[in-house]
Amino acid sequence: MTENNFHDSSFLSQGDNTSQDFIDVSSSSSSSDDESSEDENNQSGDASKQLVLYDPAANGTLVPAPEPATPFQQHPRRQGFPISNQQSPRVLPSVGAFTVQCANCFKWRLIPTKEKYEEIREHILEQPFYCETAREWRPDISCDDPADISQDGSRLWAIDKPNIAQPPPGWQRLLRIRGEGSTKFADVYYVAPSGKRLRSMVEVQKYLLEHPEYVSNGVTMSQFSFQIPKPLQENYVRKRPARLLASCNGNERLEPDLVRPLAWAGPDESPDLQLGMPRLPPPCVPDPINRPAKKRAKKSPPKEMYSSDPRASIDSS
DNA sequence: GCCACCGGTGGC
DNA sequence: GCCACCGGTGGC
Repeated sequence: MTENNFHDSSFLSQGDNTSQDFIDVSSSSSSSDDESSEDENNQSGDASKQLVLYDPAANGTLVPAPEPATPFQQHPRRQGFPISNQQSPRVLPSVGAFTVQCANCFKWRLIPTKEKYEEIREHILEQPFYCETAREWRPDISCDDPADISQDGSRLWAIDKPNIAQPPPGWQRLLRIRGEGSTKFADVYYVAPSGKRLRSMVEVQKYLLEHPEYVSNGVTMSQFSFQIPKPLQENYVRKRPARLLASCNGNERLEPDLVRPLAWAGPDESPDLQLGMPRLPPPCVPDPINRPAKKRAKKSPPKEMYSSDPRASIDSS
């Protein structure tokens, strides 16, 4: 029931680095490597290499990797997920493949490069993707051919947001998938031609103000979007414990049964609960003492500095 | 010292 | 619940 039947694009990632060759992200460990996977795109135009699908045979641990989101319409049957969680603690998944669903037959088609994928995604709503579209790189493909990939439990799928503008020429949009159990599924970063990494619209705007040359060359805020895909696997992302409520209802016991194991899988200690209260339920006042004082100074002012709606940032102007 | 990654909050 | 933002910091 979710938003599935609408074709858009998605990617999948997978944590198993054993995968292949080309992406080899880090094969060993360093999480930083995954970066390399994205690098490939970096190589400007080399369209020849691509596709990083993972090799199921190589598994050892099946850590699903997030892949580009696609529109999947088939109902989410993720029961098949072998739980990737517990084991391999920190293998960061990386995007393993980009796939887009045909608006006609609903089969998933792998997209050869990230750039091509971004190009398709940019106008997916106005220009739906069809198997025939893939003829650009697969001359004879049609809806009669079997799907390139399907949602089995071997990968982590995530649905991407449609119509995200392609990054400006020379810039790169990086999607970093976070580990399971994190508070967010992923982060988007833009890397300027200078190598500067920008992680929010605020930072982009500031950067452009400091480097007017980009603006003069046509770079605009509408070319940026920090929207992240949504994982199909429920509980991949840790849910936030009901805001303040928790402290207010300190006495409202948290029965273990009520708590989703997964959610608490993390080794994190949750000090609040313990510190918070011996036995008497304090009033609903956030105790400054126990609190790490993490308040963020709210300095950010007006939000309308840039006017661009990420969702519909297609300014075809 | 840097920075990629994670945590977590404010605001809707 | 989701999204945007950004502080903190472990690991290099």
